[in-house]
Amino acid sequence: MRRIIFHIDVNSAFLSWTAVKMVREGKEDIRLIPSVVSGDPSDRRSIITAASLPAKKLGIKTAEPVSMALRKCPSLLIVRGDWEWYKECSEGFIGICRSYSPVLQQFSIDECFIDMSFRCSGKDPVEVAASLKDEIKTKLGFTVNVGVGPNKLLAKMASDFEKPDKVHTLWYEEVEEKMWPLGVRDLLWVGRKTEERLLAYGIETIGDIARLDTGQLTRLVGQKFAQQLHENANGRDDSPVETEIAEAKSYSAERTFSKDLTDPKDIDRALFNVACIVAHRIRRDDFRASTVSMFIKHKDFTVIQKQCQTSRPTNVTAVILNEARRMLGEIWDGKTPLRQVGLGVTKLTHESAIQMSLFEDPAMEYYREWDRQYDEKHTGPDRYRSNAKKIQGEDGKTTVGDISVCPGQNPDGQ
DNA sequence: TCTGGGGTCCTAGGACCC
DNA sequence: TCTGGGGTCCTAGGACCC
Repeated sequence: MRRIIFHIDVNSAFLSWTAVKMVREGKEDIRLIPSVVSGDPSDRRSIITAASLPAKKLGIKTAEPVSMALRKCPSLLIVRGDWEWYKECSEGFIGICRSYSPVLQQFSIDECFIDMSFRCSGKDPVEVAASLKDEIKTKLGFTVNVGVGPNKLLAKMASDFEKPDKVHTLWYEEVEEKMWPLGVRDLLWVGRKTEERLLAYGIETIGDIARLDTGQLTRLVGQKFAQQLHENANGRDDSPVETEIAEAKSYSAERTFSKDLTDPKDIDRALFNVACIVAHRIRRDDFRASTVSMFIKHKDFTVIQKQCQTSRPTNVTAVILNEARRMLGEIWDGKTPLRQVGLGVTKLTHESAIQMSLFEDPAMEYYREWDRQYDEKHTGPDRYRSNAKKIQGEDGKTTVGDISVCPGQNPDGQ
Protein backbone atom coordinates (compact mmCIF):
# COMPACT_ATOMS: atom_id res chain seq x y z
CA MET A 1 0.00 0.00 0.00
CA ARG A 2 1.29 3.40 -0.95
CA ARG A 3 2.03 5.60 2.04
CA ILE A 4 -0.01 8.81 2.08
CA ILE A 5 0.53 11.45 4.75
CA PHE A 6 -1.38 14.72 5.19
CA HIS A 7 0.04 17.70 7.02
CA ILE A 8 -2.66 20.16 8.07
CA ASP A 9 -1.56 23.65 9.03
CA VAL A 10 -3.92 26.44 10.15
CA ASN A 11 -3.26 29.64 8.19
CA SER A 12 -2.00 32.40 10.52
CA ALA A 13 -3.56 30.41 13.35
CA PHE A 14 -3.77 32.90 16.19
CA LEU A 15 -4.89 35.68 13.90
CA SER A 16 -7.52 33.56 12.15
CA TRP A 17 -8.88 32.28 15.43
CA THR A 18 -9.08 35.76 16.91
CA ALA A 19 -10.85 36.91 13.75
CA VAL A 20 -13.43 34.10 13.98
CA LYS A 21 -14.34 35.20 17.48
CA MET A 22 -14.51 38.88 16.57
CA VAL A 23 -16.68 38.20 13.52
CA ARG A 24 -19.07 36.23 15.72
CA GLU A 25 -19.28 39.26 18.00
CA GLY A 26 -20.27 41.36 14.99
CA LYS A 27 -16.90 43.09 14.69
CA GLU A 28 -14.92 43.58 11.51
CA ASP A 29 -12.88 40.73 10.03
CA ILE A 30 -9.29 41.55 10.98
CA ARG A 31 -8.01 39.06 8.40
CA LEU A 32 -8.86 41.65 5.74
CA ILE A 33 -6.88 44.56 7.24
CA PRO A 34 -3.27 44.92 8.42
CA SER A 35 -3.44 43.35 11.86
CA VAL A 36 -1.34 41.24 14.23
CA VAL A 37 -1.65 39.25 17.41
CA SER A 38 0.91 39.91 20.11
CA GLY A 39 1.43 39.37 23.82
CA ASP A 40 1.10 42.57 25.75
CA PRO A 41 0.66 45.32 23.13
CA SER A 42 1.75 47.99 25.62
CA ASP A 43 5.08 46.29 26.31
CA ARG A 44 7.71 47.58 23.93
CA ARG A 45 9.46 44.23 24.13
CA SER A 46 6.56 42.10 23.02
CA ILE A 47 6.75 40.45 19.63
CA ILE A 48 4.32 39.42 16.92
CA THR A 49 2.85 35.94 17.19
CA ALA A 50 0.72 36.08 14.04
CA ALA A 51 0.09 38.54 11.20
CA SER A 52 -2.75 38.94 8.68
CA LEU A 53 -2.04 38.65 4.96
CA PRO A 54 -2.41 42.41 4.43
CA ALA A 55 0.11 42.93 7.26
CA LYS A 56 2.49 40.41 5.73
CA LYS A 57 2.24 42.25 2.42
CA LEU A 58 3.58 45.33 4.24
CA GLY A 59 6.64 43.33 5.26
CA ILE A 60 5.52 42.48 8.78
CA LYS A 61 6.77 39.13 9.94
CA THR A 62 6.04 36.74 12.77
CA ALA A 63 8.45 37.08 15.71
CA GLU A 64 9.45 40.63 14.94
CA PRO A 65 9.14 43.31 17.63
CA VAL A 66 5.84 45.15 17.74
CA SER A 67 7.67 48.47 17.69
CA MET A 68 9.34 47.54 14.42
CA ALA A 69 6.05 46.50 12.86
CA LEU A 70 4.47 49.77 13.92
CA ARG A 71 7.16 51.64 12.04
CA LYS A 72 6.22 49.76 8.89
CA CYS A 73 2.51 50.35 9.44
CA PRO A 74 1.52 53.00 12.00
CA SER A 75 -2.16 52.14 11.65
CA LEU A 76 -1.53 48.46 12.40
CA LEU A 77 -4.27 46.89 14.51
CA ILE A 78 -2.76 44.96 17.42
CA VAL A 79 -4.91 42.48 19.27
CA ARG A 80 -4.08 40.45 22.31
CA GLY A 81 -4.05 36.66 22.23
CA ASP A 82 -6.77 34.64 23.97
CA TRP A 83 -5.29 31.32 24.94
CA GLU A 84 -8.49 29.64 26.13
CA TRP A 85 -10.22 30.41 22.85
CA TYR A 86 -7.22 29.12 20.87
CA LYS A 87 -7.39 25.83 22.70
CA GLU A 88 -11.06 25.48 21.78
CA CYS A 89 -10.32 26.21 18.13
CA SER A 90 -7.44 23.76 18.15
CA GLU A 91 -9.58 21.00 19.62
CA GLY A 92 -12.23 21.54 16.97
CA PHE A 93 -9.68 21.43 14.19
CA ILE A 94 -7.92 18.35 15.54
CA GLY A 95 -11.29 16.65 16.00
CA ILE A 96 -12.20 17.03 12.34
CA CYS A 97 -8.76 15.81 11.26
CA ARG A 98 -9.11 12.79 13.53
CA SER A 99 -12.42 11.91 11.91
CA TYR A 100 -10.45 11.46 8.67
CA SER A 101 -7.82 9.23 10.26
CA PRO A 102 -7.20 8.14 13.85
CA VAL A 103 -3.51 7.81 13.06
CA LEU A 104 -2.88 11.42 14.03
CA GLN A 105 0.11 13.23 15.45
CA GLN A 106 -0.49 16.66 16.89
CA PHE A 107 2.65 18.62 16.08
CA SER A 108 1.70 21.88 17.75
CA ILE A 109 -1.47 23.77 18.63
CA ASP A 110 -2.12 24.52 14.96
CA GLU A 111 -0.51 21.65 13.03
CA CYS A 112 -0.97 17.92 12.75
CA PHE A 113 -0.03 14.94 10.61
CA ILE A 114 -2.47 12.17 9.70
CA ASP A 115 -1.63 8.89 8.04
CA MET A 116 -4.16 8.50 5.22
CA SER A 117 -2.64 5.43 3.55
CA PHE A 118 -5.64 3.29 4.40
CA ARG A 119 -8.40 5.90 4.04
CA CYS A 120 -7.17 7.07 0.67
CA SER A 121 -6.74 3.70 -0.98
CA GLY A 122 -8.66 3.73 -4.23
CA LYS A 123 -9.38 7.45 -3.91
CA ASP A 124 -7.76 10.62 -5.15
CA PRO A 125 -5.87 11.97 -2.13
CA VAL A 126 -6.17 15.53 -3.40
CA GLU A 127 -9.97 15.30 -3.43
CA VAL A 128 -9.97 13.88 0.09
CA ALA A 129 -7.63 16.64 1.26
CA ALA A 130 -9.84 19.28 -0.35
CA SER A 131 -12.92 17.97 1.42
CA LEU A 132 -11.07 18.01 4.76
CA LYS A 133 -9.95 21.58 4.16
CA ASP A 134 -13.47 22.67 3.17
CA GLU A 135 -15.10 20.92 6.09
CA ILE A 136 -12.86 22.83 8.53
CA LYS A 137 -13.65 26.11 6.79
CA THR A 138 -17.41 25.49 6.77
CA LYS A 139 -17.74 24.18 10.30
CA LEU A 140 -15.13 26.26 12.13
CA GLY A 141 -14.80 29.41 10.02
CA PHE A 142 -11.05 29.42 9.40
CA THR A 143 -8.82 28.12 6.61
CA VAL A 144 -6.00 25.59 6.56
CA ASN A 145 -3.39 24.39 4.10
CA VAL A 146 -3.12 20.66 3.51
CA GLY A 147 0.15 19.17 2.30
CA VAL A 148 -0.07 15.71 0.74
CA GLY A 149 2.97 13.48 0.35
CA PRO A 150 4.50 10.05 0.85
CA ASN A 151 6.07 10.97 4.21
CA LYS A 152 5.85 13.58 6.94
CA LEU A 153 8.68 15.71 5.63
CA LEU A 154 7.27 16.12 2.12
CA ALA A 155 3.74 16.63 3.45
CA LYS A 156 5.01 19.41 5.70
CA MET A 157 7.04 21.02 2.94
CA ALA A 158 3.95 20.88 0.69
CA SER A 159 1.65 22.57 3.20
CA ASP A 160 4.08 25.49 3.23
CA PHE A 161 3.61 26.22 -0.46
CA GLU A 162 1.20 28.95 -1.50
CA LYS A 163 -1.27 30.03 1.22
CA PRO A 164 -4.03 30.28 2.31
CA ASP A 165 -6.78 27.70 1.87
CA LYS A 166 -4.85 25.42 -0.50
CA VAL A 167 -4.03 21.76 -1.06
CA HIS A 168 -0.58 20.92 -2.45
CA THR A 169 1.11 17.61 -3.19
CA LEU A 170 4.78 16.75 -3.04
CA TRP A 171 5.38 13.22 -4.27
CA TYR A 172 8.85 11.78 -4.83
CA GLU A 173 8.60 12.43 -8.55
CA GLU A 174 7.82 16.08 -7.86
CA VAL A 175 10.75 16.73 -5.53
CA GLU A 176 13.11 17.84 -8.27
CA GLU A 177 10.65 20.24 -9.80
CA LYS A 178 8.89 21.62 -6.71
CA MET A 179 11.46 21.40 -3.92
CA TRP A 180 14.96 21.54 -5.34
CA PRO A 181 14.70 25.12 -6.68
CA LEU A 182 13.78 26.43 -3.19
CA GLY A 183 16.38 28.20 -1.04
CA VAL A 184 18.14 26.14 1.62
CA ARG A 185 16.30 28.04 4.35
CA ASP A 186 13.02 26.48 3.20
CA LEU A 187 14.25 23.02 4.14
CA LEU A 188 13.09 21.85 7.55
CA TRP A 189 15.85 22.20 10.20
CA VAL A 190 17.81 24.76 8.22
CA GLY A 191 17.68 27.93 10.31
CA ARG A 192 19.51 31.22 10.10
CA LYS A 193 22.92 29.96 11.21
CA THR A 194 22.96 26.90 8.99
CA GLU A 195 21.80 28.97 6.05
CA GLU A 196 24.67 31.41 6.57
CA ARG A 197 27.16 28.57 6.70
CA LEU A 198 25.81 26.92 3.56
CA LEU A 199 25.62 30.17 1.59
CA ALA A 200 29.23 30.90 2.45
CA TYR A 201 30.13 27.79 0.45
CA GLY A 202 27.85 28.60 -2.44
CA ILE A 203 25.17 26.11 -1.43
CA GLU A 204 22.02 28.04 -2.21
CA THR A 205 19.16 25.68 -3.00
CA ILE A 206 17.74 22.49 -1.56
CA GLY A 207 18.83 20.85 -4.81
CA ASP A 208 22.42 21.92 -4.08
CA ILE A 209 22.24 20.07 -0.76
CA ALA A 210 20.70 17.01 -2.39
CA ARG A 211 23.46 16.76 -4.95
CA LEU A 212 26.24 17.53 -2.49
CA ASP A 213 28.84 14.99 -1.48
CA THR A 214 27.97 14.04 2.12
CA GLY A 215 31.62 14.33 3.12
CA GLN A 216 31.61 18.01 2.28
CA LEU A 217 28.31 18.54 4.08
CA THR A 218 29.70 16.75 7.15
CA ARG A 219 32.61 19.18 7.33
CA LEU A 220 30.12 22.05 7.31
CA VAL A 221 27.48 20.96 9.81
CA GLY A 222 28.66 17.76 11.52
CA GLN A 223 28.00 14.18 10.62
CA LYS A 224 24.60 13.56 12.15
CA PHE A 225 23.04 16.76 10.90
CA ALA A 226 24.66 16.34 7.48
CA GLN A 227 23.13 12.92 7.06
CA GLN A 228 19.68 14.19 7.96
CA LEU A 229 19.90 17.23 5.71
CA HIS A 230 21.07 15.12 2.79
CA GLU A 231 18.23 12.60 3.27
CA ASN A 232 15.65 15.35 3.65
CA ALA A 233 16.88 17.32 0.63
CA ASN A 234 16.32 14.16 -1.38
CA GLY A 235 12.79 13.86 0.00
CA ARG A 236 13.53 10.84 2.17
CA ASP A 237 12.04 10.56 5.67
CA ASP A 238 10.88 7.35 7.32
CA SER A 239 9.72 8.77 10.66
CA PRO A 240 6.31 7.41 11.66
CA VAL A 241 3.18 9.37 12.54
CA GLU A 242 3.45 9.25 16.34
CA THR A 243 0.05 8.85 17.95
CA GLU A 244 1.36 8.68 21.51
CA ILE A 245 1.87 11.99 23.28
CA ALA A 246 5.43 12.01 24.52
CA GLU A 247 6.10 12.85 28.14
CA ALA A 248 7.89 16.11 28.85
CA LYS A 249 11.64 15.85 29.35
CA SER A 250 12.13 19.27 30.84
CA TYR A 251 10.17 22.21 32.20
CA SER A 252 11.29 25.80 32.24
CA ALA A 253 10.04 29.34 32.71
CA GLU A 254 11.67 32.66 32.03
CA ARG A 255 10.96 36.37 32.42
CA THR A 256 12.12 39.15 30.18
CA PHE A 257 11.97 42.48 31.95
CA SER A 258 10.46 45.51 30.32
CA LYS A 259 13.69 47.27 31.36
CA ASP A 260 17.04 45.63 32.04
CA LEU A 261 17.36 45.14 35.79
CA THR A 262 20.31 45.49 38.14
CA ASP A 263 18.68 45.45 41.58
CA PRO A 264 19.22 42.02 43.17
CA LYS A 265 15.83 42.32 44.87
CA ASP A 266 14.07 42.63 41.50
CA ILE A 267 16.04 39.74 40.07
CA ASP A 268 15.23 37.60 43.07
CA ARG A 269 11.53 38.38 42.80
CA ALA A 270 11.54 37.20 39.19
CA LEU A 271 13.49 34.10 40.11
CA PHE A 272 10.97 33.39 42.84
CA ASN A 273 8.10 33.70 40.36
CA VAL A 274 9.60 31.36 37.78
CA ALA A 275 10.54 28.84 40.47
CA CYS A 276 6.91 28.79 41.67
CA ILE A 277 5.67 28.23 38.13
CA VAL A 278 8.10 25.45 37.23
CA ALA A 279 7.70 23.62 40.54
CA HIS A 280 3.93 23.89 40.30
CA ARG A 281 3.96 22.38 36.84
CA ILE A 282 6.09 19.40 37.78
CA ARG A 283 3.86 18.71 40.79
CA ARG A 284 0.78 18.97 38.59
CA ASP A 285 2.25 16.38 36.23
CA ASP A 286 3.47 14.20 39.10
CA PHE A 287 7.17 14.63 38.38
CA ARG A 288 10.24 15.14 40.50
CA ALA A 289 13.42 16.63 39.11
CA SER A 290 17.08 15.86 39.80
CA THR A 291 18.67 18.67 37.80
CA VAL A 292 18.02 22.36 38.27
CA SER A 293 19.34 24.87 35.77
CA MET A 294 19.44 28.60 35.99
CA PHE A 295 20.09 31.03 33.16
CA ILE A 296 20.49 34.76 32.66
CA LYS A 297 20.47 36.84 29.51
CA HIS A 298 22.43 40.06 29.19
CA LYS A 299 21.32 43.04 27.18
CA ASP A 300 23.45 41.87 24.24
CA PHE A 301 21.53 38.57 24.30
CA THR A 302 24.44 36.48 25.53
CA VAL A 303 23.22 33.72 27.78
CA ILE A 304 25.02 32.23 30.75
CA GLN A 305 23.65 29.11 32.29
CA LYS A 306 24.52 26.93 35.23
CA GLN A 307 23.06 23.62 36.30
CA CYS A 308 23.40 21.33 39.28
CA GLN A 309 22.17 18.00 40.60
CA THR A 310 19.90 17.90 43.62
CA SER A 311 20.69 15.45 46.37
CA ARG A 312 17.45 13.63 45.55
CA PRO A 313 14.57 14.15 43.08
CA THR A 314 12.41 17.02 44.28
CA ASN A 315 9.27 18.98 43.47
CA VAL A 316 9.57 21.43 46.36
CA THR A 317 9.65 25.08 45.29
CA ALA A 318 11.98 26.09 48.11
CA VAL A 319 14.56 23.46 47.23
CA ILE A 320 14.57 24.39 43.56
CA LEU A 321 14.65 28.10 44.35
CA ASN A 322 17.55 27.75 46.76
CA GLU A 323 19.65 25.89 44.19
CA ALA A 324 18.83 28.58 41.64
CA ARG A 325 19.77 31.36 44.03
CA ARG A 326 23.07 29.73 44.79
CA MET A 327 23.87 29.31 41.10
CA LEU A 328 22.80 32.87 40.34
CA GLY A 329 25.46 34.01 42.78
CA GLU A 330 28.04 32.11 40.74
CA ILE A 331 27.11 33.47 37.32
CA TRP A 332 26.05 37.02 38.14
CA ASP A 333 28.16 39.70 39.76
CA GLY A 334 25.10 41.45 41.16
CA LYS A 335 25.73 44.55 39.07
CA THR A 336 25.58 43.80 35.35
CA PRO A 337 22.14 44.67 33.96
CA LEU A 338 20.06 41.62 33.12
CA ARG A 339 17.49 41.34 30.38
CA GLN A 340 16.05 38.02 31.44
CA VAL A 341 16.22 35.32 34.08
CA GLY A 342 15.05 31.77 33.69
CA LEU A 343 14.93 28.49 35.50
CA GLY A 344 14.50 24.94 34.29
CA VAL A 345 14.40 21.39 35.57
CA THR A 346 15.38 18.13 33.85
CA LYS A 347 16.12 14.53 34.74
CA LEU A 348 12.51 13.94 35.65
CA THR A 349 11.08 10.85 37.32
CA HIS A 350 7.68 9.80 38.59
CA GLU A 351 9.24 8.32 41.71
CA SER A 352 6.57 8.98 44.26
CA ALA A 353 7.88 7.36 47.42
CA ILE A 354 9.19 10.21 49.50
CA GLN A 355 12.44 9.08 51.04
CA MET A 356 12.03 9.96 54.65
CA SER A 357 15.46 10.80 55.81
CA LEU A 358 16.43 11.32 59.40
CA PHE A 359 18.44 14.20 58.15
CA GLU A 360 15.68 15.91 56.25
CA ASP A 361 15.45 19.60 56.87
CA PRO A 362 12.78 20.01 59.55
CA ALA A 363 11.45 22.97 57.58
CA MET A 364 10.63 20.69 54.65
CA GLU A 365 7.12 19.96 55.90
CA TYR A 366 6.49 23.68 56.04
CA TYR A 367 7.72 24.08 52.46
CA ARG A 368 5.47 21.28 51.24
CA GLU A 369 2.47 22.86 52.95
CA TRP A 370 3.34 26.15 51.30
CA ASP A 371 3.37 24.35 47.93
CA ARG A 372 0.02 22.70 48.62
CA GLN A 373 -1.52 26.10 49.24
CA TYR A 374 0.08 27.51 46.12
CA ASP A 375 -1.27 24.62 44.04
CA GLU A 376 -4.76 25.12 45.43
CA LYS A 377 -4.72 28.75 44.37
CA HIS A 378 -3.47 27.90 40.89
CA THR A 379 -5.73 25.09 39.78
CA GLY A 380 -7.20 27.03 36.87
CA PRO A 381 -6.59 26.28 33.22
CA ASP A 382 -2.95 26.23 32.25
CA ARG A 383 -1.73 26.94 28.75
CA TYR A 384 1.47 25.01 29.33
CA ARG A 385 0.27 21.60 28.30
CA SER A 386 1.64 19.07 25.87
CA ASN A 387 3.95 20.42 23.21
CA ALA A 388 1.56 23.13 22.14
CA LYS A 389 2.77 26.37 20.69
CA LYS A 390 3.24 28.90 23.45
CA ILE A 391 2.48 32.54 23.69
CA GLN A 392 3.39 34.98 26.36
CA GLY A 393 0.78 35.73 28.92
CA GLU A 394 0.03 37.24 32.25
CA ASP A 395 2.42 35.04 34.13
CA GLY A 396 4.85 37.90 34.47
CA LYS A 397 2.42 39.23 37.02
CA THR A 398 2.15 35.97 38.91
CA THR A 399 1.99 36.64 42.61
CA VAL A 400 1.72 34.37 45.56
CA GLY A 401 -1.48 35.74 46.92
CA ASP A 402 -1.47 36.46 50.60
CA ILE A 403 1.26 34.01 51.50
CA SER A 404 3.86 36.37 52.77
CA VAL A 405 6.81 34.13 53.48
CA CYS A 406 8.84 33.13 50.49
CA PRO A 407 10.00 29.55 50.48
CA GLY A 408 13.68 29.39 51.06
CA GLN A 409 13.55 32.08 53.66
CA ASN A 410 13.74 30.81 57.15
CA PRO A 411 10.11 30.66 58.30
CA ASP A 412 11.18 31.21 61.88
CA GLY A 413 13.09 34.29 60.99
CA GLN A 414 10.05 36.52 60.65
C1' DT B 1 11.75 53.37 20.42
C1' DC B 2 14.86 45.51 18.21
C1' DT B 3 14.53 40.86 19.20
C1' DG B 4 8.89 36.39 23.85
C1' DG B 5 8.40 31.92 25.84
C1' DG B 6 8.70 26.94 26.01
C1' DG B 7 10.54 23.03 24.31
C1' DT B 8 13.95 19.18 21.85
C1' DC B 9 18.25 17.50 20.32
C1' DC B 10 23.27 17.70 19.47
C1' DT B 11 28.23 18.60 20.48
C1' DA B 12 32.47 18.83 22.81
C1' DG B 13 35.36 18.70 26.75
C1' DG B 14 36.40 16.96 31.30
C1' DA B 15 35.93 13.68 35.20
C1' DC B 16 36.01 9.19 36.50
C1' DC B 17 35.98 4.15 36.18
C1' DC B 18 37.54 -0.26 34.35
C1' DT C 1 56.00 5.34 35.64
C1' DC C 2 53.85 5.95 31.35
C1' DT C 3 50.42 4.75 28.19
C1' DG C 4 45.85 3.19 25.68
C1' DG C 5 41.11 2.65 24.97
C1' DG C 6 35.89 2.37 25.98
C1' DG C 7 32.00 3.82 28.49
C1' DT C 8 29.16 6.92 31.17
C1' DC C 9 27.93 11.03 33.38
C1' DC C 10 28.04 15.92 33.87
C1' DT C 11 28.29 20.56 32.10
C1' DA C 12 27.95 24.66 29.04
C1' DG C 13 26.64 26.20 24.86
C1' DG C 14 24.25 26.30 20.47
C1' DA C 15 20.80 25.37 16.77
C1' DC C 16 16.29 24.51 15.62
C1' DC C 17 11.08 24.16 16.04
C1' DC C 18 6.32 26.48 16.86
